[in-house]
Amino acid sequence: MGEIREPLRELTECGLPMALEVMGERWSFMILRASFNGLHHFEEFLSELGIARNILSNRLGRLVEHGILGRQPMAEDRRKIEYRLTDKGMDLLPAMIALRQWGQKYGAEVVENPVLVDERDRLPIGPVSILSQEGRILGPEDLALVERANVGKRADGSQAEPVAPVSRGDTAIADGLRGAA
Amino acid sequence: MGEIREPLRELTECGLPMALEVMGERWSFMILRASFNGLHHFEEFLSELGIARNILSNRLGRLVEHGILGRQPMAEDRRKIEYRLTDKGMDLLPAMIALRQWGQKYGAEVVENPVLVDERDRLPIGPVSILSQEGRILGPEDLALVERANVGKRADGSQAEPVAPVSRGDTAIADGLRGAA
DNA sequence: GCAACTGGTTGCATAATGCAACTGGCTTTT
DNA sequence: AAAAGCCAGTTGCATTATGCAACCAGTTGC
Repeated sequence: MGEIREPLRELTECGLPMALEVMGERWSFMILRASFNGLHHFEEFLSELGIARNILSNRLGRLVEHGILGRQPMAEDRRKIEYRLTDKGMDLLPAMIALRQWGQKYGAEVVENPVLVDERDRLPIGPVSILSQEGRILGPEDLALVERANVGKRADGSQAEPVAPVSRGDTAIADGLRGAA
Repeated sequence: MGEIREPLRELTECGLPMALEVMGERWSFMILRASFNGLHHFEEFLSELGIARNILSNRLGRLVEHGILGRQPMAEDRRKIEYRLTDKGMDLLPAMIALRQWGQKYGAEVVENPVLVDERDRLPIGPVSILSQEGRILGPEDLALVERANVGKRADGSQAEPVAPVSRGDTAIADGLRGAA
C-alpha cells in the first residue's frame, strides 16, 4: 500500500491540497456524513453506504490516521469498535454541508430527509456562507486575492485593522431588515 | 470510458452523492481553485497544477459537461480555449473555501499567499459558517436532524414559522459584542 | 510552406476500487 | 467447554481510474 502518489502539489500555498489528501478520496465525505448522522460501527457504514468491505476498512483507517475519526473497542462488547467524529472531524461540517447544499440546489429531485435543522427553532438551516471578519455575508464579487504583504491596504491607501472576528455562538445577523421585499 | 461505476448511493436522500459525482474526483477542486484564481487555459492549468495531460483534459471535459465550467474558443486566437467558472461553479466557492480553511487550520505550516480578503476592507475573510435562517452562526451542537414532517416542531410543541432568510449582501453580524474577553 | 503553439488523443504502466471468500477475536448458545 | 454466530478486517482476483510519454490536428506567425 504505497504512499507514492504525488501529494497534490503541496507547494501551492493554500490548505486545499492538504485537505484533499484525506477528504478528496471517494467515500470520505459519505463516511463523514454517515458518522455525523449517528452511525458508529463498521457494519452500519457497510450496509448504509453500500461501500466495499476492504475499501471501508481502508478509508476508516485513513480517517482515523488523520485524526478525523476516533476509534475504540466498546466496553460491553469488545468485538464492536466505535468510530466517532473528533473535533477535527466536526470542523469539516461546514465543508460537508456546503457540498451537500450545492448538490441539493443543482441535483434535480433530491428531497432531503431527514432535514438538517437549527436545534433552536427546528427550522431548516440557511446556506453555508463566506463571512467577512465582522460577519457580513460575502459573495464572489466581494472577494479578492492580495499579496500577504498588502493585506488590509485599501484602494485609497488607508490601512484597515483587524477586528475581533465573529465566532460560533455569536448571534450573527442583522443590524437592519433583510432581503424579502 | 464507461459510466458503469455505482453512482454513490444516490438514494441516500441528500445532495452529497450528487455533488461528489463531479467534485469528488481527484483534481476537481484544485481546478476549481485555479479557475477562481484567474487561470483560464489548458496549458496554464497544466503547468500550475502539475496534473497529467490526459487527466486534465478528461476533468475539464467533465466539469464542462456538468456546467461548472464554460468552454469557448477565443476570438483572437481560435487555438486557445477559454474555461470560465459558471454561476453553478461559483456556487461551489463556500465548499471550496471551507475545505481550504480546514486544511489550513490543521495543515501545519501552510502560509497562504496570496490571501483571500474581503474586497471592502481588504482584510482576510472569516471562517465559512453554517447559519440559521436568521443568520446566527451555528456549531455542531446547534444542529439536529428531524423528519421532514416534523420540521419547525419545537420540543415544547409550538410551531416555528420560516422567516425571510438571510442572503448575500446582508450585513450579517452582531447584535451584541463578540467573543474576545 | 514550415516551425511553433494549443488542446487534445493514444498506448502502456501503475494505483485505486470493487466483489467474494476467508480469517481471527470475541460472545452467545447449548 | 464445544459449537455456532457476530464483528471487523484481510486476501485474491477483476475492473476502473490515474499518470507518463509520445503522437496528432487545427491555428498562427514568419
